[in-house]
Amino acid sequence: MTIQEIVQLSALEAAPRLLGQIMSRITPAGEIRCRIVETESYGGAEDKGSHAYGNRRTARTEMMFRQGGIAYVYLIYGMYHCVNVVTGTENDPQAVLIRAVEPLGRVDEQRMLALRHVPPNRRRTLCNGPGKLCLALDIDKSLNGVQLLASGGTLRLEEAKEPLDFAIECGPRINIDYAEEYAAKPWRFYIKDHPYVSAKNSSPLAYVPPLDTL
DNA sequence: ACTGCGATTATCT
DNA sequence: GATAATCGCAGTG
Repeated sequence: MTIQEIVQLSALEAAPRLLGQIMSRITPAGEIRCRIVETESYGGAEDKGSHAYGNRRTARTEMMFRQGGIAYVYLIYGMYHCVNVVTGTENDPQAVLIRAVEPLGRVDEQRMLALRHVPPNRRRTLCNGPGKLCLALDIDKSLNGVQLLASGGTLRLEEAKEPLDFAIECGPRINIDYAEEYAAKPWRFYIKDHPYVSAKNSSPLAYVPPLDTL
């Protein structure tokens, strides 16, 4: 399945399929490429965990209602940014939060360490969380709404070249206790045993892909 | 205009 | 496990 096809899916279908795909960010220091290793789905007007719950369409949530393929970037706790991949069709709020990435190579990692002012001996904390990866990739609200699939952009999604060979686990999303019955939905996806995943799961479920994707 | 709080993180005990 | 940092957003009036 191509990236172009993935971003037209619902957030719940797209979230596991974005694992292993590549984010590219052009900075003044050069290009940084990394692999997506953890995601969360925030999809539809019914999801009480979503900013767009009840079709709440405001200046902040506007990007979630657009057609898939753009970024939704917001400020959280007054000091960190989070980046989402908007998916699905226009007027249906669907977004996949990128919760953790892994630098693809040495140079990528060096540039990320510099942006986040993290010494190499703490590299495991470089980008294992949604706020941390935005710092490491210099992502802020100036990138809200940018096209992720267009050539020439400074923030892009690229299809993984190598085959995706890993197991996927899922579990409840992080820090959405306010979401009532939606807080327990297993809509967080991550590469099993990956060192850059942001949090352990007490009782992870194996993610079984739908038959029509096999 | 005013208020409460968050899709987080680092640092402390 | 607990807490501070820090501010835009969404709801209320």
